[in-house]
Amino acid sequence: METETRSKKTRCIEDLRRKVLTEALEPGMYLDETELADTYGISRPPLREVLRQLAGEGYVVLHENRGAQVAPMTHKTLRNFFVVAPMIYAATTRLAAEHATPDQIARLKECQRAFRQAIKNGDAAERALGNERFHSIIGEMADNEYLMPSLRRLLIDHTRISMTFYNPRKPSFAEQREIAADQHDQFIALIEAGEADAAAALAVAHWELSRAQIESFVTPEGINIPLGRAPGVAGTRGAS
Amino acid sequence: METETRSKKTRCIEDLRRKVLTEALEPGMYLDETELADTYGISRPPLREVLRQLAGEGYVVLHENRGAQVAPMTHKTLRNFFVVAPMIYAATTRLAAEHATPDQIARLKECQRAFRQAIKNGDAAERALGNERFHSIIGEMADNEYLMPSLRRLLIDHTRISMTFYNPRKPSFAEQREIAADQHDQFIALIEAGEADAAAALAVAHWELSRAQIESFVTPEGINIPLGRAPGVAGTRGAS
DNA sequence: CCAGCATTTATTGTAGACAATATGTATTTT
DNA sequence: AAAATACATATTGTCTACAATAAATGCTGG
Repeated sequence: METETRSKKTRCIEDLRRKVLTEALEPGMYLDETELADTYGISRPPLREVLRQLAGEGYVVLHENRGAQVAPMTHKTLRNFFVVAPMIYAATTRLAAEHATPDQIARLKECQRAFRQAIKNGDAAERALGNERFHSIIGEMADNEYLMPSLRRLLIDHTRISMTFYNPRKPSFAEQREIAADQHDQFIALIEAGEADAAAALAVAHWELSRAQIESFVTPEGINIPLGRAPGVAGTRGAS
Repeated sequence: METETRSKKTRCIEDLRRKVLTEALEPGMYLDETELADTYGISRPPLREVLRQLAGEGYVVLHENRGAQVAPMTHKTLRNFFVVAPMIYAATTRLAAEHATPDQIARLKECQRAFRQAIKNGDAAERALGNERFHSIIGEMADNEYLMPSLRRLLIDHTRISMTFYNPRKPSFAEQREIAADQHDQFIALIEAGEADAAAALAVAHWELSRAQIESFVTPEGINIPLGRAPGVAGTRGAS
């Protein structure tokens, strides 16, 4: 009989995190305690502990007497995200370049290998999770308990936004994914070299790439159809 | 019989938060589930939920099969705190000036009244909690779910550090407390006027004041006693 | 007398049953 | 017919009792 190192409860936490990040559990969705407890083979009290913990981490929101909800994405989400992300990412990466240990760098390299593999396989969820893990490790390198909470929160929604706006049919994306993967290699090089300034600048550039990708969905190009009709008629729908 | 609006569990959470912030529960101290459950008149399962939540908020740390520990302060704590605090405080205050609602401003003013009262009363714990609450409200004004987690974490330790290094016998402190209270009034004025740049600058200045106070303990002035004896003799004990 | 191991004790982790609250529906009244 | 209220149902919240794990103590052997 194979001894399972992780407990059922730990597996439950990790699986729920994964499902939220990949939007297998959609933002705003309500969760049924009994159903989840049955799914993971534990009873409701420990499951409720799990939900409280996930609430603390920002994966879910708890409503008194009304259960747990997957953290919703509101109309303010993207705006708030854009305001804070570059600051936190830059600060984290700078500190990572200053404090990273050899062991952490090895783990980052291994993570990058898996990330490139996921890109090659065309697995959107694995790619998103790999990216999340990559930046999580950089967060650990920064080794600052005051920065980590906001970074974690940002990474949750960054991952979910990526999943939401993912579109495999748009060809320019394959190209952008390559750029992103190359930037990850640069992260590793700069962190290993301890070049804090350059690492922070790269973090901003990496962020800008991601932001451009997101914005191309939020404010898409107008449909390029010449106006051939009288005004006041339908068919003039531009970018919203 | 007076109807209590808050549940026992909510009171438990709020009281534990308060005790951690005021160091009535000392950093690193281990907590006994049974004892706490008895104290607050609830059973262990809901208490364990409370501890998980407090762990998510950064008040305590959970160790598997070994219980909950009040979040410890290590040798890295102060350094990490100094690195991140000005950035987060400035960003939060800037956003608060941009987004504060009239209702929030009213609450901030009320909080400031209580804060000044606590100073007048010479109640160190109430003053520290009042200060925490003041900056919490500014955090709410910023209305950014990605910034709040780090702000909360910072405020916990900022409050605890203030309590640790508080010394009522040093007269220059009364003066510094007055300056801090005056700065709070300026926060209110600038936020109400929507002056984001000035508010952010004030946040940095407010932080510098606090930092100077903390540093005067960490690296105290040497005791100014002329050397009048031969070396190697007792009586040369410096500041510890 | 010290070291290692077994046993005991205290504390954490979990389960199942019960209580309380909220929602949805049906009925009744205006 | 519409609205409000009362009831039924489903879901959350809690408690007591039990199981499992880790620390502490005492015992035995070297």
